[in-house]
Amino acid sequence: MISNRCIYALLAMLELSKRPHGDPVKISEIAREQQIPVRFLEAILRDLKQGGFTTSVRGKDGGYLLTRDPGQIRAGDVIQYFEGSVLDAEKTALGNVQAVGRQILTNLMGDAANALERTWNGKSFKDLVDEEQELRQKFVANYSI
Amino acid sequence: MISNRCIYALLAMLELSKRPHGDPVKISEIAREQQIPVRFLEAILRDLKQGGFTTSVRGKDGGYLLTRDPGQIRAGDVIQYFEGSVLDAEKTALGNVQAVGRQILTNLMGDAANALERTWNGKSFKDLVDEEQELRQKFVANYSI
DNA sequence: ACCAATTCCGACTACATCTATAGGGATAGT
DNA sequence: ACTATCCCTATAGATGTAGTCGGAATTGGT
Repeated sequence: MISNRCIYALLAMLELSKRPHGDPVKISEIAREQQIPVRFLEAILRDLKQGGFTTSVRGKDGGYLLTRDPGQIRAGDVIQYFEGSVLDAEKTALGNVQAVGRQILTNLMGDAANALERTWNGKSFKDLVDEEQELRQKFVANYSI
Repeated sequence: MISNRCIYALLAMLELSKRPHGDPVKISEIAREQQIPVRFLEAILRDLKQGGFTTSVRGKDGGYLLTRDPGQIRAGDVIQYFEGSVLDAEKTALGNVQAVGRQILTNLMGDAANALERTWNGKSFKDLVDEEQELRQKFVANYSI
C-alpha cells in the first residue's frame, strides 16, 4: 500500500507545481486547496524539504517553493523518497534465507517493482498538471452541453 | 509492501506445484522444505484452502493438495487473494474526496496497479517451477566448472 | 521594541495491522 | 484405542500510520 503521507506529499507537490515558480506558498493555502489536515501537512512539507524537493521561507510572507522545475521532478522520485523501495524482497521473508526456491520469487518481485517504477517515473509533475488541465476542460465541456 | 503471509503462501503453492498432482503433502513437510514456521504455515494453508487454491485431507496420511493444475494458477491470483487490490486508491486519502486534482493521482495509481497485475498475472506456478529448474541447472553448471 | 504571521521541532496518542504462537478440538487410518 | 494429521479461536507483542499538540525560532511591518 501507499501511505496517506505520500499521497498528501504528491498533492502538495502538484499544488506547488501549478503556482508561478519562485513564489512561496503558505502551508495553510496548500492545505485548503488540497483538503489536507494542516498540522499533518506541516510535517509532510518538512519531509519534502528534507528530501530536497522544496525549500522554504520563514516568517511573514513565508511559505514553500519547489527547488526544481516541475518538468524535472518525477512522481516516482517523491514516492521513492516516502515509501522507499516498494516491493523490496529484502524487507520480507524472502530476504532472510537464500535458497534457489526463494530466488524465483525475489525475481518476480523485482520484475513487479520495475514495472511500477517505469510507470511513475514516466510522469513529471508538469505532465500531471497538464493532465489535470485537460481533464478539467473535458469536464467543463461535458457539463455545458 | 507485500506481507510475509503472502510470500509464504506463494512458497507453499510453489512447493505443492512441484509435487505429483493428487498426492497430499503434509504441512510439516512444506514447512521444512521452504523454511516457514509450522504454526504460521498452518494458518496460511487454511487461508489458501478458503481461497479455493487447495484442498486438504485430514487424519493420518493427510495433507494439502492443489485444486487446479499449476499451469492454471497465476501468482497474481494468490497475491490478489492475500493482499487485495494493492495500490487501491480508494483505500487512501484519494478515496475520500472527489476533486479533479485527486483524479489525476487516482489515475496514476490505477496505471501502476495495472502494471503490477500484468507482471504477476503473466506467471503461472508452472512457469515459476520451470524457472526454478532452469536456475538450479545453471547453478550446478557454474559450480562444476 | 513590539506584534503578528509563519515555518520548525520533538513528543505524543490512538489505532490498526502483521507476525507468530498456543491450546485444544475434529477426523481418519490402523 | 492410538496416533498422526488438519482445524478453529484466541491472543501477545511488535511495528507502523495518521494525525495532533505545545511551543520555539524567524521574519517583516509598524
